[in-house]
Amino acid sequence: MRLKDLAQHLGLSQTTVSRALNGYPEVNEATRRRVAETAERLGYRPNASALRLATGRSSTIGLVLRGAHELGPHMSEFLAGLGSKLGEHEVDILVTIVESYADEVAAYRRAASSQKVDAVILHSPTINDERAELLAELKIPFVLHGRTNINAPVAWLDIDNTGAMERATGHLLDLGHRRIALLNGVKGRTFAEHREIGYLAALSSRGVPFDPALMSNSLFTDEAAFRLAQNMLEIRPAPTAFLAGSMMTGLGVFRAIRQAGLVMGRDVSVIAHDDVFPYLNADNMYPTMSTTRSSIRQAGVRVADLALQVLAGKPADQVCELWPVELVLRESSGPAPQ
Amino acid sequence: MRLKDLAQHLGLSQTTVSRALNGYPEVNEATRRRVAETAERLGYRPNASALRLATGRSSTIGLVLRGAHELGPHMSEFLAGLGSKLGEHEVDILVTIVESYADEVAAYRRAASSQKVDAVILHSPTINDERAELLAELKIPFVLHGRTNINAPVAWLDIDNTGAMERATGHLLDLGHRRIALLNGVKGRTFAEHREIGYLAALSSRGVPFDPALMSNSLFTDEAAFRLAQNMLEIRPAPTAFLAGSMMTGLGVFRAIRQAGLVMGRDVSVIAHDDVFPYLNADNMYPTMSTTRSSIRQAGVRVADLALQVLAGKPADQVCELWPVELVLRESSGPAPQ
DNA sequence: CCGGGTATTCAAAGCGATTTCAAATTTCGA
DNA sequence: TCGAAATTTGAAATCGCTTTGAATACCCGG
Repeated sequence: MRLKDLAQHLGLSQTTVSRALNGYPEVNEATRRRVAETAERLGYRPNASALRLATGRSSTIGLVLRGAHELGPHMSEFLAGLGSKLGEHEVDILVTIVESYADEVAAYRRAASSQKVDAVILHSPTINDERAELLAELKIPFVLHGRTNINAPVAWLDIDNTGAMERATGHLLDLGHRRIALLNGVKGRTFAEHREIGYLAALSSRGVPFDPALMSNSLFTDEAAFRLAQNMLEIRPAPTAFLAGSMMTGLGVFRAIRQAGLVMGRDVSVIAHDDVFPYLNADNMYPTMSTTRSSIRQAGVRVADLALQVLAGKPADQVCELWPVELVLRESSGPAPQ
Repeated sequence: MRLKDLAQHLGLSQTTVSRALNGYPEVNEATRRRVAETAERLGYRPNASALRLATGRSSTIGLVLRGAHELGPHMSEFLAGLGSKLGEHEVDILVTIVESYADEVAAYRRAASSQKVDAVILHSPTINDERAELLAELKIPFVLHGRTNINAPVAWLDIDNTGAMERATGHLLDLGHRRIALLNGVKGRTFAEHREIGYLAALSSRGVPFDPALMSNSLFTDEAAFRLAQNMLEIRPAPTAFLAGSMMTGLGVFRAIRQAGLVMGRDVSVIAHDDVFPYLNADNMYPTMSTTRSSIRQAGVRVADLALQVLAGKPADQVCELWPVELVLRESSGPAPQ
């Protein structure tokens, strides 16, 4: 069913039918209703390619993922949020899976020249993200989930990682902990750097020395965290508290503590960052987990909003949001032992 | 940079340039080289919309996900596999996030009439999957990850859930276990039904009675599994073995067993199904986890292959694969106590 | 009953590629 | 050297939609 067929069926020209369906004012109200009703009844939908060619807009937003690392639970949740909002606005998500950084760059170049997407969502940025620079240079509109320091104006949404970590670390210090371990994300990522800054700021403001042995950088997996925590627990004097970068990391730390025959919340405190996974609830753990909390799915929803704003023509440098992070105390954190 | 510009630049007609780039035989080899070189140098890429309109093919495969449940770790892995293979062939993935079943059906209808995608990947099917029937009816080519019983011919790839569960259950029975709990997936899903069949078959072949209290259906989350296992461990006589539907489920069972003061592999055995998540390695658990194993990422890769075959015109009923599942024994399973 | 808006409708020209069909050029055997 | 076949190129139609610019129908005061 093409527009032509529909028009023929109605005894109208393509022009009128097109206008009627797209809400142009210069079409008779009665005609509009008749067209709408018939289109509905016949299940007419414009051919996406033709529409895109004619309008120059693809109503599609691109998302490039490095398959190996990035497609984990965090991205799933973010994607769920992103997609639900974009879906409401009939904007599609084009996902490209790449192996390497070089592939990722190539993917953006292709996207630019083939005009498949109107905009791109960028995520997990580094401090000086070259991808962001490339996108700016290619003039592909984009929204960054996170932050980066480049010259071009950037639309972004981030959470206050520094503030969150400073609060959490400060809280543990106030409880008397002096040996606090930080299981941070991989080096170079902005969020990890921000967290480190918050951690160090809290330590130094209380005059507590920083011990590099108590800080690590790794992927946020149960497994990596388990091993790192296990090693750290053997350091003397041992840490009495852990800051875990994610809920998976938190679970790994839990296991390591239990494995070491220690009791959580008493011998060792843990505060984990909670991105709010529907299947991993801090309240249902044993003990319940103290967390810094910020819904990554909500962030996805909002990033979609921002992307729509950017597409609507809002200047990138006027589109940015920094979200505060809650500190939710539960059983896994308590006063330092003795 | 349009084809027209490139042609002008070369002093050739669009026709010749188009042919040169698309490898048609009737173009002079020298001309072809010159065109290819210039196109490369100028970074020409055909406009995707125009190309799609002209050819009628979109080189895009659709994936509809219900945001709430389906977008978990399993889908991430599957998507990673799918995307890596499709990417090699320059086929895009169009992801649509929906809330409800009704939305999902609507999404397929839209896809059909707007011709955004050439084919669709269907997953998590039920025994008589209506979505598959709809797609067949709409004549949208599709590949099913899993199986279903509908009349139309269906291209599919599935793992041998029945065989895997029969083997695992049989193994535990051979070790003397008589009270074996099954933490299965949600009711109605084909894979869950298949696993139940395998479980029951193994029990009945050994003359061991089936106790409905030892079988549950739930999402594959750490949390749900923890609670279900905790409840089951209070039944008397208590189960001495658990079959966990996924690694997350396995972790939940681990926690419940430890919480009950029991020792894994001695008091209670566990065998979990391992979809091979890069961040959740059965060998790195305490104790190491016995598993039935099949890589869901590999399945994604292969499903992509099948989709390409279907698009190339291979009849759907000639495209199907059933993958065997390995049983890998580690420390979490052992002889029944006493 | 006529002229000048205003409301509606339509024919045709894009959008940027592919592809059909015809034309121009080259090749080659007699 | 000539003419037929093979090679190589190009003009124009096509895909299905939007949008411009022109045409027609309608309304109303004078």
